[in-house]
Amino acid sequence: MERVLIAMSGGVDSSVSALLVKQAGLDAIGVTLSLQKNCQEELFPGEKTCCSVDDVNDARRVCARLGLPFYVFNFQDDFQAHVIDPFVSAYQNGQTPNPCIDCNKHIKFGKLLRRAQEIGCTAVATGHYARVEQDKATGRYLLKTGLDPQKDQSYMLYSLTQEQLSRVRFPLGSLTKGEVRQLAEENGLINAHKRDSQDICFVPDGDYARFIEEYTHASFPPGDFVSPTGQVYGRHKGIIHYTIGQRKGLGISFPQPMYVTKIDPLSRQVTLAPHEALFARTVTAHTVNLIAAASLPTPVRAQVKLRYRHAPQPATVQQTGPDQLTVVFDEPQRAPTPGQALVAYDGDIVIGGGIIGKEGNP
RNA sequence: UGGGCUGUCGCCAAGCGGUAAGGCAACGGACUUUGACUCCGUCAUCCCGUGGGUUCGAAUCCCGCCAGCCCAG
Repeated sequence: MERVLIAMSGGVDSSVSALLVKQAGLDAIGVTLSLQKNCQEELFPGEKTCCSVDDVNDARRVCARLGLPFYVFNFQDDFQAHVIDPFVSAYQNGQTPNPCIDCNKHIKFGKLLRRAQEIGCTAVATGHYARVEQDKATGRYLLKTGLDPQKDQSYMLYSLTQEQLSRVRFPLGSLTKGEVRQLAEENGLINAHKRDSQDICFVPDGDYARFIEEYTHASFPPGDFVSPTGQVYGRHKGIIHYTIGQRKGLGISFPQPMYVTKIDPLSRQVTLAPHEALFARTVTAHTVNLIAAASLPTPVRAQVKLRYRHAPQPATVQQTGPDQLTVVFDEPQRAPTPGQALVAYDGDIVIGGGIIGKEGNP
């Protein structure tokens, strides 16, 4: 019988995931990851981090109700090395990271999956809204969107390899959020009505710039707001406070709304321009992972997302190197942002994705 | 010091005698398993540089003063 390790955050989704694994009659154990050091609680007193004591207890109680063994794994060092440190570095380099993607790649489906196998589990189940299917023709494992369009999280999973996909279970892939909550309620799970998580889990108050400053014990010096031609508009608070496409929080007024269009970590210049200046048709990606095929010998038509909450846009995707993609959108897209992920779809199938690189407009 | 112009929310800016538009910024909320974007709401209670005057009634007209800008010299 398949033995499954269920990664449980303490939230409804992973709890229902555990419920479904249990109901399928599989041999299962529940595990919550301890990802943050104690200092986090000092940094955010009163705030609930994603692996707070409360959350761990919720996961523990769900497991107790389901009759599953429950463990807590301490992955703090790995989380810091593979998620937090790269997150901080990216901002220091003027980029905008997506830590959830790194966490999936290195922690949940990296370290945790390996650990699961070490203790005799053949698979890891999570509460992600996505589906995995094996392509009968090619034998490849396909990553597909979750059936609930409002909750689909396939974007966050584009970096999974064939090996990882073969050992991943997403019991919620064909359910809607409403159905999940209903299942939780029907089965008496204590977190049936628990609020969805949001924000970066290790920055629960959303003030990631402050987090970076306190985490690094460094200060990030102010610089100039400039026009695309280099005219100085004023001073900014330090480049880690900004991201491409940002409008709010600039603290500087113009006749029209102005947006960040470029961040130069060396000169510390943050370029501001009107909305129209944000659009680009061509975007490139590095650190590419392809799922639906091992490579793309010829350009393919696809629908591409530039950010998690972005309606897929028609585009042509070309592999320009073993690790690189160039995407040309049919219509110019708003604010492609270096550091964010680009994910290409063929309908509900994830073709692959990568990290958006630095370049200017088309 | 002569001549001209200007002074309305943190910034820009409508208003031209009838009881203070709008934009930017800011703040609050919604949305959201990343950052953004977006959306909704709040934002000049007597006060429209200031002191008088005219008028039923003025930010809007008149006078003085103050401040800033431009031109002169």
